[in-house]
Amino acid sequence: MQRRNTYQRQIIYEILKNTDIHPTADWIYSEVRKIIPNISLGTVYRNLKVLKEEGAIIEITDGKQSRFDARVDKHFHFKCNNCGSIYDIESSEVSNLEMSALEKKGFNVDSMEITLYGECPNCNKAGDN
Amino acid sequence: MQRRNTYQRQIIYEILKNTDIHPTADWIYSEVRKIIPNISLGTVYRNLKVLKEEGAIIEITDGKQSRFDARVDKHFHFKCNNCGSIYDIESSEVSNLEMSALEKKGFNVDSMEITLYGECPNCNKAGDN
DNA sequence: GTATATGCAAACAATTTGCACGCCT
DNA sequence: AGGCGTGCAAATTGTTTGCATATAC
Repeated sequence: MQRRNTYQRQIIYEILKNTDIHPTADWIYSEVRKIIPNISLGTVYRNLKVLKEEGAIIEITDGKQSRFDARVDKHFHFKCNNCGSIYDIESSEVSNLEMSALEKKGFNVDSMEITLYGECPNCNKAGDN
Repeated sequence: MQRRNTYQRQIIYEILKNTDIHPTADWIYSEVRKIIPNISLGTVYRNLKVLKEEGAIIEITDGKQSRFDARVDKHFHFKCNNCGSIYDIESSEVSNLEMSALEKKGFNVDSMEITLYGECPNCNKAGDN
């Protein structure tokens, strides 16, 4: 399939590149509409899928919603159980997983998703619940 | 809220205890109907939520579907990109994450979800795609 | 007896898709 | 010109919920 470089896709990618909040499709939709008022939500979803297939973005699943991230290098996520924010966690902050045992058993690990749940520094400050 | 020990909940829990396929709510529903033919899907969902709140089961999110697991001890999951199967990975097979750096930064880790993606031993055997 | 749980069906929320038209290449 | 991409709206999928009745305690 020959792929075209459409304005819609460019803008969607730009928006995703310029945020670190790991937005939902809906958030992206409302941002894009500030630039392309008549874009449709279906187009947003279709382009997110294309960008993901191209490896330009990753999809992270948050409950029954998807979130998207233009950071595609290896890193982890931390989700605050309290406010729902998703933080990037540097790879170096978490020691590497030892995969050799798995590989010996025939599991071929292409990628992994690691999500930590808890309270983030901001919510910790409040100090209750 | 005072909780009752209903037959429906018992059966749902039994079924989940006796499988390791990490089933969806729908699969559980069809299994329970073999025993309680007129149970409703809503009841299955409601009881899965209750069991989760009690800590008797865990919920693992697989794309936009939830899967459930009566194994609540610390372990990881491996999902095969090819067949979609979810395998239990023993904690000992993966070296522990180093959390102290995160804790120092104020992140309070309650729990984490780790999902590895790739090809499972069965699908590896086929050797293509 | 009384409040929680159930069955049913309708409501919801997130995402996908069919179709006719539009616009990149 | 031709086909991929779009906008729109309807359809799908997974899950939740309102309500009247049933049941555990």
